[in-house]
Amino acid sequence: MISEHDRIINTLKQTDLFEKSKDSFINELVRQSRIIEAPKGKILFSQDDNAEYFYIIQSGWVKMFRETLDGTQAIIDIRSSHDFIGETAIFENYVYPYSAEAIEPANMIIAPLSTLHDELKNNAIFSLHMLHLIARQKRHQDHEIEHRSLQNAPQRIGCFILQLIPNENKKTREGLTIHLPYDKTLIASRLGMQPETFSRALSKLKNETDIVIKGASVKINDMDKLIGYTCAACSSIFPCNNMTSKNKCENV
Amino acid sequence: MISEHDRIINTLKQTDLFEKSKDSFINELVRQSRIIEAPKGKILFSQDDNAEYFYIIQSGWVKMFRETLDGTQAIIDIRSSHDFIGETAIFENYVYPYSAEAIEPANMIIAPLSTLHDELKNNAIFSLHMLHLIARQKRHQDHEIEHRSLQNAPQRIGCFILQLIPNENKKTREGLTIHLPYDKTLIASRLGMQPETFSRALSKLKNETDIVIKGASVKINDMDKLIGYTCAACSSIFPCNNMTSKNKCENV
DNA sequence: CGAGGGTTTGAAGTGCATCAAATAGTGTGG
DNA sequence: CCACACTATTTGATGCACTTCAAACCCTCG
Repeated sequence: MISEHDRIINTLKQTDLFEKSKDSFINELVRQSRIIEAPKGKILFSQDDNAEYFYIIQSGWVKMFRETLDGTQAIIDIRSSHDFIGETAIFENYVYPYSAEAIEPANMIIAPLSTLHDELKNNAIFSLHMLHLIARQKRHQDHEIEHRSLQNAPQRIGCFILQLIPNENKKTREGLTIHLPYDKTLIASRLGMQPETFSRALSKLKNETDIVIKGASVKINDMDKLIGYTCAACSSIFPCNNMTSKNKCENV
Repeated sequence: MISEHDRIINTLKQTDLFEKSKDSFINELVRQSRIIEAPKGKILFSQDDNAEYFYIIQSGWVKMFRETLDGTQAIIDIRSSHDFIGETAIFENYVYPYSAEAIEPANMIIAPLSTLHDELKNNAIFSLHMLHLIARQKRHQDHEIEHRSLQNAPQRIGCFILQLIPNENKKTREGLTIHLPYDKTLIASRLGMQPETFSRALSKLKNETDIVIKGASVKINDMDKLIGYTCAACSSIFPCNNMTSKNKCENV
């Protein structure tokens, strides 16, 4: 039986942000943190709320989004284990610049922004490390913008699927079966399209690339064929190290 | 007659990135920097080039872009005076993650990345300051992604025009005339649309909001009308502090 | 088994892209 | 200052991708 204290420490040490932090800081952070469990649909915070805490995801999926007066949502990103959320409020006068909602049941560590902020002020290496991570998120967004302007709907879905492939399999390029991590409707809006478009685009992708869809499972028979179709309209070359929870920051 | 040395110092001190830096570091940076003049069309560096320097723009406009094998370009951003470019190569193994080209004649300071990197390692305040700036660029991109999914072509143009308004006028909301800073074709691709679409969308915007177009000049008669039309499909409220060269980082 | 959300399918509409061509604007050399 | 060449911009006609609205289907779970 592992104590909550130890669980928090384990998670923090697996988080890119804290992987190089000294135990003294980790312990300090743990003292001020607690674990929360969010059911599907739970709103963690809303855009323009005052911000005291940031979140480190242990498991589950969380969407970051903004919405207009008429309720239309724009999804900024969807994050999963070992990602952090809400930390940029430090630079926004401690106001969250977006809303966050658990879209699959999520376990998270919730920790005070002030502790993070203090460490950033005092520890240049840590600041630089976080700068590194944010700079990569930014590059990731550059690609996202590019994808939305150059790729069509089936290609965007293909790209999404390719990013779900574990790194080992990316190297061997052997066929495998992967599972869509959350609702297709959500994937659709993550990719900036309507659910109906997603459905039709997915079956077009199926016809073009010999993948087999069964519910949320996607069987890739010929990865090169999928890559050839998907990455034709992209400036990067597969495997494009497009940051996901599993394979980000390989070159740190 | 101002020496080049003094011109560089003046520019650096006006750059957000260095506004709080000590003279000792500024002087060190100046010793290793030089001014370059880039005519329209000059390529500063290309995606995947090895990176030794970053650029600080004194005047002119520079586009950051990536391109696919077939030559299609995706514009990441277009920057102007007091912005910096290429600095994130520090976090990409000293390889530029995008290409850069002067699209209007530009004066720039070119300085070694290593000097910047050293200062980041040694100076937590400076690292945190840069983190601050990059975090805001990231938020800016969040908005960009939102705009591309929620706004139609005329609204995107309206938003672009609104961002060109000086801060004082944003407050008074009085009418004024502004000038488009570079070719309409480039604005079009900056906004992710075709030149033809831009032309048609601009005349639709004209009909909807009582602006008057004459070549590159845009006369805004009723700013509230322009805002009402443009910002209807956006999650932010005007003035949305959407980072441009002139008004970014007001709350630092 | 039945309710409700997620997903798919169909039909019609819209916005933007594309292709083609005319027009306006700019810089050049005479 | 004008004519030419060249580019930027606009306009027209058409096509396609995605959206929208409507309805059916399917899956899960009480």
